[in-house]
Order: sequence, then structure tokens, then C-alpha cells
Amino acid sequence: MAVTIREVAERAGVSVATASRVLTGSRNVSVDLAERVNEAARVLGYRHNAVARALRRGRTNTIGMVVPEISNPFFPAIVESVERRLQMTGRDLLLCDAQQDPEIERKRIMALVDHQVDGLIIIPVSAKASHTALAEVSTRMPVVQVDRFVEEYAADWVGVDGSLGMSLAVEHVASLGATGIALVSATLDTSAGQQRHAGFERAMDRIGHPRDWPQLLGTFRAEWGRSAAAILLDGDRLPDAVVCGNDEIAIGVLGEFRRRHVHVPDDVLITGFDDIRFAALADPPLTTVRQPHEQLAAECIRLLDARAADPDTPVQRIAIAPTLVVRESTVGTP
Amino acid sequence: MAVTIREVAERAGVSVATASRVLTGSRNVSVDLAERVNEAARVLGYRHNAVARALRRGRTNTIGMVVPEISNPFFPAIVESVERRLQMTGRDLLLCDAQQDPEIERKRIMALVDHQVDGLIIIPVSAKASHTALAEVSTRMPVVQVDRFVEEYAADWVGVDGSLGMSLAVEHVASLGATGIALVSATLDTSAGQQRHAGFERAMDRIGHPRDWPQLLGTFRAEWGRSAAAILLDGDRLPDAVVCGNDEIAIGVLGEFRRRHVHVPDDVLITGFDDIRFAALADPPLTTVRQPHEQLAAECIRLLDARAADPDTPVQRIAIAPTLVVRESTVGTP
DNA sequence: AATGACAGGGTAAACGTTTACCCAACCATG
DNA sequence: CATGGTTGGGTAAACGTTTACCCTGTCATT
Repeated sequence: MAVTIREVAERAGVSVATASRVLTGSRNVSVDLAERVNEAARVLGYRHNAVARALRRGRTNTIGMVVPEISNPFFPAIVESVERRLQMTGRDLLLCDAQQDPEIERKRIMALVDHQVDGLIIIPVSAKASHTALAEVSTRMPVVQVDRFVEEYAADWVGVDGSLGMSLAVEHVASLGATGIALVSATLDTSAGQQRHAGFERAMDRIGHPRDWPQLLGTFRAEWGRSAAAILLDGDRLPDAVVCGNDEIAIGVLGEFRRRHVHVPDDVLITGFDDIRFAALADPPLTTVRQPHEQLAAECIRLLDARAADPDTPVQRIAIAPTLVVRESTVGTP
Repeated sequence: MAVTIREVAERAGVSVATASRVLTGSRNVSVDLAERVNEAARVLGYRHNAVARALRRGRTNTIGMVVPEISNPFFPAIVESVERRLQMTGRDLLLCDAQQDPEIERKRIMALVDHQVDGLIIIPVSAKASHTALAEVSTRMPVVQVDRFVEEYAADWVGVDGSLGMSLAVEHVASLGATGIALVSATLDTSAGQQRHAGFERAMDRIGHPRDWPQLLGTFRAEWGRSAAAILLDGDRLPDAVVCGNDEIAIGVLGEFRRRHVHVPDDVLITGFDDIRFAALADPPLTTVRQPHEQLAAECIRLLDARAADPDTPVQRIAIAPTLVVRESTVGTP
């Protein structure tokens, strides 16, 4: 068994209270006693038991996070930023994978509740189906949604302005002369899907181009990008540009176009969304809308801490403006 | 405050002991009492407090994991598999990022110790520098290394046979007629780097090709792949094949070659290692050595549980044979 | 009918901390 | 010299469970 504070106290010849006070610095202790305690702790290799501390203090110094799918390239980036930021304040991250399934998501959330995490960060699987679990848990502890949010429920959210991001992409390709612009994105069962779709439509209306190209909505995966590209290729003509709902889709589209000898950006322009690590490494490197993970993570934890400090703070939805990263999938090297 | 088992017991008109027995199923309880307890728990929305339970039971049902860098594409895949497998047995994952820094890694390991995790899964940052922290912690709890292992220390490990993997790659390109084969991999400060380098050399010896091409060792990142490719391109002739230490490097090499109009696989063959998600999406799709994450995760947890059950089980190093996935970076479509 | 096994209930200790509360000593102030 | 504040120490309760231990009643066996 590990060494306890009681053993430290005994060796130092003080009460456990004094030992605890020295070790946590919660109250002044005379210098000689403090030295004896520290020495004893050092010699014995004492490490405090975080479980016992958590039980007594009523907080675990642990934050729970549920993501739809860890291996999906965008999520690890945000998990990483969140984890680093938690480290700065000495907190730990309990990470759960929802396997894209709202039912599993619910169970994972409940497991985190059981673990008495001090707060919950969640990227909801579905705008609709994640509703009840989220509503239930947010009465018990601070909850912040990142990237996506559920419908019809007021809970803190921080993400990127998907609509604005899409506008950037659409206006960029339009400024390069594209008039026939197709959308390949994901179905509207996530807020990200909805926002990006809505942003696309608004931008198209604003620049006044006819919407005579299909809006293909599937999943946020490369496979769907491939299929959608095949659909476009099977038509009798190609759009000038394909604006994609995320980078993975765009990469799928790129792949299929390449396979069918359609040249990007000469024959068609392509944009992505997220700026995942691989976007810059694609062929051609992908013009995309960058999500600032560090900022997202920072705001997210700020929100969480604000709510923890005062559960009655008004609910906030923080939409950060994304930026466009122009690469060769739209402007090719001369 | 949350509902406690005491309140459940009161409402059901039984002792907390009985309530606990019903709720955990640890002993037989008469059906009517059991029903009353379950009903009371249901009505009150009782959830057990995992912290209190952990303190009493001496185990947290939580496993700690430290990875060098969450956003590095290979690691999330393995984290995901581990997390899923833990879910199956009702355990949770406390995930830490070492930020590629052995000192931070040490701190994270200690934080996990403090949290009383039941076991530790670690992908060590460095074969040398991670040694002491690992040695220290492995006396306190079950520890299993995945993917990489530290030098001079006998602790359980499960990973892929990097040497064999490299042989597969080398022999594959050799069988396609390549004789001038270059290696672009990472420095020897990780076991993965060492194994893959050694495997390359052994395979070259075995097939009897002269080793007259450089072995370029840098980091496991695409940037390094780019730089290394530039070095190769600046020579007066090109190798027949470039065998890379991982997929990211290979993707970097591909990118640089493409930029300099070297055609893959016509001018030069390229192989990667890991089979990350984007290997198949690269241009051309990357021939690579596949790491079976699911198996790695399964073995890893098996090992961890075995050591937890009996701390004196002999140390095991399990090397799983990887398989070669042939794609167009070596065999181009006709 | 005595005995023993067994089933099912409760009481209370224990897990390792932190901290409310109490107390003694000391010091400054009037 | 009495008073009151401050400083630094200890005692013990509390956090929410689980479980060792004890007790009582029932039933089968002799």
C-alpha cells in the first residue's frame, strides 16, 4: 500500500492535521515543524491520495470530455488543446469516445457524472439525439459544448462561426471567377452541418449566383466525399468549384477527381473546412477554413470555469470567426 | 448536492448496508426489500459516487494513459481502440499528453499515480529519457508500454515488430526491381526508430543490395520527410525506392517529390509505416505497413490485467507481426 | 427436541484526506 | 495586571461508500 499522510505525520512527530497543513499550505505552520514534515514526506516518498482528497473536498480536479470519435482527425486537435490548457491549472482530463452513437454518448456522460468530474466538455454526436442526456447532466454540473451544439437547449457553447466560414470559402471561389458552385457536406443532424449548409446558401444568395448545382449532403467522411465526387462526375458537366463541409470530405473529393483525371484547380476549385493537419499535405494542398483550436480550448475552459464559479451566469454561445487559408486547391502555382 | 445512498436507504426503509447490497448486487437481499431499494433509487435519481467507492474499494476503475502527443495521427487511433476496449469492462480512461517532453511526461505519470489509477498505459516519449519515470512508477502499479519501449528496463510491452515491418517494405520494393533503396526515418531515440532502422539494415543485408544510399534520420514528421526528400533530390541521382519510417514522413516525401515533378511510383517507389487514416488518401495512395490497433489495444489491456492480477507474472514483450498494405505508391495503376 | 447450517438483516468501522472547532501560549494594549 | 487578539498546535468529524462482523430466525437433520 502507498504511504499515507498518517505515516508522514508520525515520522515527523506531528498530528495529521499539521502534516496536511504543511503539505497543502492551507495554513501557517512553524518553520521547524514544516521542515520536519517536508523531510518526512520526501524520505517516505509520500504522494497525496487524490481520491481521498476529492471525497473530502467535494471536487476531483478532473474534467470530463466526450467526443464523437477520437480518431476523427479534427477532434484530437481540440482534445490536445483542451488537455494542455487543463494541465496549466493542474487538472486532468477524463476522455470518452461516444462512437458516434447517442446512446453510448449518454452512458459515457453518466460515467463521468459518477466519477464526479468538476465539469464536462462535450462535442455532441447529434443536434437532436444528444439533447436529453445533455439537458439532464447540465443540471448537475457545468457543461460546455464545443464545436457543435444541440438544438432547443440553452447550454454554453464555443465554436467557430460555421456560416461565416462557409461565406469565406464561397466568396473566395467566387472571387476567382467560379459561378457554378456545388456543396458537398454532411446532413443536417449536427449544428456544424446546419451552420455550414446555411452559410453556403446565404453566401450564394448574397453573391447572387444561381443555385443550379446540387447540394450533396452525407457524412463528414472522405468516403462520402468520394461518392459525392462520383455523382458530380456522372453529370454532364462539372461545377466550377466544389465547396466541402470539412477537410475529410474535400480530400475524398480530391481523390476521386484525381482518379478520374479531373485537374484541381485548373478544371475545378475545391475548398475544405477545419484545416486538419493533413489539409496542407493533400495534393494539391487544400484551401480551407481554419479552426483555431487553441482559442476554442481557451474559451471553452474559461466558460466552464465561469459556470463553475457561478451556475447562474447567463448562457453564452461564443462563435469565433474562422479564417481562410488559401492553398493550391484553389489558386494553383503558376 | 447529489443524492446519496443514505437517502435511498431511508426512503426504502432499510439500512445503508442493505441498500448498498442491492445496488451493487454483492449479496442476496429479499425480493421485496430489493424492489423497494431499486424503486427508491430510481425515484431519487441515485447515482453512486465513484470517488467514495474508489476510496473504500481501493480501486478506481480508471486506467491512465500517457501519449507523446495526442494530435500525432497514429496515437489517436490507438487511444481510441484502448478506450473502446476499456468501455467493454466498464472502465474509464484518464488521458495525458506528454507534449514530447520527458519532463512533462514524468509529471503526467505522477498525476496519474496520485489519481490512483488502476494501471498505466504509456507510449514513452524517449527510449532513454523516459526510463526513470517509468521505472519508478512500475513499482507502484501495473504498467504496460505500447508501440515504443524504454531501454534497459524490463516492463511489459506490446507493439508491432518494427524490424519485420521494415523487412516487408524493403523486400516488397526489392521484388519490384528496386536496388538503390534509401531510408528516411527518425533518430534512434525511440525504440520504434531503432527497430525500424535495424530492420532496414538487416533486410538490405539479407537481399544483398549494396547500402550505397543514405539513411536519413530526423523526426517522425512530414516536415522532416519534405526536407529529406529535398536532400535526396539535390543529389545527382535518385534512389529506386524510398522506404520511410512512418506514414507522415512518407507523405512529406511524396509532397516534395510531387513539387519537384518526380513521379511516384514511375520514377521512385515510396513506402510508409503505420497505415494511418490518410495513408489511403494520399496521392498516390501509400503502400505501407499496417499496425493492427485493435489487436495492440486488446493485448495491451490483457497484459495490464494479467499484471494487476499477479504482479509477479514474468515481464512480456509482445511483438505482433504487421502486414504490408500495397497501394499505388509502389505499384501504380496500369 | 436439540443442533447446525444458512439466509438475510443491521451496526459500525474503515478507506485517506481536509478542516471545523477547540485550546494554550504569547503579545500588545489599556 | 486584566483583557483580548493572534498564532500555531491538536482532536475529531466528515466526505459516501463497502464490508467485516454480529445477530436472529428458519429449516433440515439427527
